[in-house]
Amino acid sequence: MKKTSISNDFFEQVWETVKQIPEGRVTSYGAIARFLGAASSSRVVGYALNSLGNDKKHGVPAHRVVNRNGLITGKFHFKSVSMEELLAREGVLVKDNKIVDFENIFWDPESLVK
DNA sequence: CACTTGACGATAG
DNA sequence: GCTATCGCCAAGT
Repeated sequence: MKKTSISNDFFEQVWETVKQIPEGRVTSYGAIARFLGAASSSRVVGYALNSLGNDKKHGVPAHRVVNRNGLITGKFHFKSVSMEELLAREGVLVKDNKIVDFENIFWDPESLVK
C-alpha cells in the first residue's frame, strides 16, 4: 500500500524525467522542477536524486543533471565514479566540474511534449 | 514540535 | 562578473 506521502510521487516523476534525458544531453534541477510544476522546489528535485541512494542502479542518470550554472554540484555524492567520466563517455565535455557548452547541450524536459 | 541542512534559483548589491 | 541574501520545500536530528 502506498502511503499518503505526496513527495513519493514527486520523486518518482523526477526520476522518470531524468531517465528521459537523451544521451549526450544534460538538464538542470530547476528545469525539471518547473516541468513538474514545482518551479520553486528546485532543491527538492536534487533531494529526490539523493533519495535514490547515490547510485545509478535505479537507472536514473543523475550525472546528467546539473545546476543552473552547468556546474556539477552532486559529484561529491557519487561513490566511485566521477561524473566527468560518465559525462565524457556520453560525449559531454566537463571542465573544472562544469559542463562545456552547457547551453549548447542543455536539454529541456519540455521537449518531450514539444 | 523547532531548528538545521541541502545534488538550487533568482535577485540585489 | 562575483558575492551575499532570501525564498522554497522536504528530511534529518
